[in-house]
Amino acid sequence: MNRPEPPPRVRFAPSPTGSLHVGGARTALFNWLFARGRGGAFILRIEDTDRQRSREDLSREIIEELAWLGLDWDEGPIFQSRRAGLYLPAAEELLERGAAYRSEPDTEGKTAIILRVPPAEITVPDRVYGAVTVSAAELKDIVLIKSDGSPAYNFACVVDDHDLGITHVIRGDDHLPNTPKQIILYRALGWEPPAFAHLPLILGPDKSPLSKRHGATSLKAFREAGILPDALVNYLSLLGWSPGGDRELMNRDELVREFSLEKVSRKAAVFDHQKLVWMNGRYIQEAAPADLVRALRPLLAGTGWEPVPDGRMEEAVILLGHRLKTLADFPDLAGFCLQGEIDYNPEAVAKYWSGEDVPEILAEVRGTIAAADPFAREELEAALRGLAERRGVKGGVLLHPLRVALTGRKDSPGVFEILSLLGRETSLARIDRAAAFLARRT
RNA sequence: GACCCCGUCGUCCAGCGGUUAGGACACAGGCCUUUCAAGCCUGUAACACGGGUUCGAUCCCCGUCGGGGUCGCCA
Repeated sequence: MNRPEPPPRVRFAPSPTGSLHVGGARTALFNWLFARGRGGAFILRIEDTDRQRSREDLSREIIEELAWLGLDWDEGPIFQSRRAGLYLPAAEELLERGAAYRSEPDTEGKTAIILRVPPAEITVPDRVYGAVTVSAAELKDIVLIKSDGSPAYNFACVVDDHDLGITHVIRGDDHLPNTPKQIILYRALGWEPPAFAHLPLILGPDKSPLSKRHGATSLKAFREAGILPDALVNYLSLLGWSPGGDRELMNRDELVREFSLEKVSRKAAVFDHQKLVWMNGRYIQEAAPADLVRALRPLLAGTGWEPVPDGRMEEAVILLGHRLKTLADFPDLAGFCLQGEIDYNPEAVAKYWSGEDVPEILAEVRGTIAAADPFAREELEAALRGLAERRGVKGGVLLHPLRVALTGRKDSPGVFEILSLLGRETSLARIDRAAAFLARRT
């Protein structure tokens, strides 16, 4: 006999005084998952009542990064600064009723409106922490309207949440001590408080709260480092939550289906960048090459590369896809097959080009490659292995020097794949260049 | 300091009175192999401590210790 709950209405309410960081993103994500899993509404509200510290460019950035993460909202963005008319009447009503009073005028003669808080004991029913009781002897009177006329945080928050019909307030742990005050506010106003759920904090490796000194923690930084939004969503979902059991790799649909507040942890979690990067690699492996090419484009802007057509990029992505942990690895790994000039890595030269017979080997390899017909992976492998056999050596003796000639590096995908990607002309040109390099050396 | 929260491998999670305490990242070794990755296999590694309750505690209760949060006319 479970009566259907009305669809929930939740909100994410960042203040534009800093970039959106992983902690905020995780809060947004949990709200989003909760709403999407229950046919509810996810509302974006920008808390910009602090006129000094709020910045419009940061509002824009937060909105953009949320969109990048794929957390779409149903209402908003709603800016608190544009709904000033809402707060004052509510405060004045409390004033008239004698529940609130005006502060002593400051030096400029302005006054604040403050709620009188009688000593009481407040119990916060929390969906994550259970019942948290605060002996409210220490609760002080609560500022409603600051003397500059703008609403104070707790008041604005309550008025807005009520006005928007918010049913579940899901937010960071650091707000837990605020909650008794907000419940007092709801009661004073004669409103029914929403359900509350507080999320544990995200810490840095030294167990202190995650901050700038732990490196890049803004979403913008993750995007620029080549982290895929799907990977970040999956990783973040597992910080302070799990579906139970051993499942880790889950797409959005699965997360939406599985998420519940009951399984949210009460323990702060350390952000593990390495695991994020690992997970990102898994998502890159499974991504469609065309999608990766699209995601790669903005990252190539800063490399000074010659333009590369999509088709060519896609071939490179297919060749290298399994080796990428982040998109940012791509320029270094793919340069040899997408750009004209290659540099010879000194270690590669020392390791694979030091032998006396390398020029001769390359010459023979060149001949074999020149004669390959058709110029395709299978035929090239057969021909080069045949050459090794005739010379009585293992394949590597030929392949290593050739790899350096083709890529300039000591590590790369398979040589035969590279040959067929580069084509006969480029392959031969690179071998010739290597021969010239070696001739000059002696 | 006061109030509140938390405490399982280095890290993220599983466990919800009886388990050889499980998975993942990282780390180590192996397989594969033309290199490096990837992939596959194996291994190292944890219930903070002390009291209870119980036939039996990682799990329930109390304390200690440790970590964190909040104490603004910031949000």
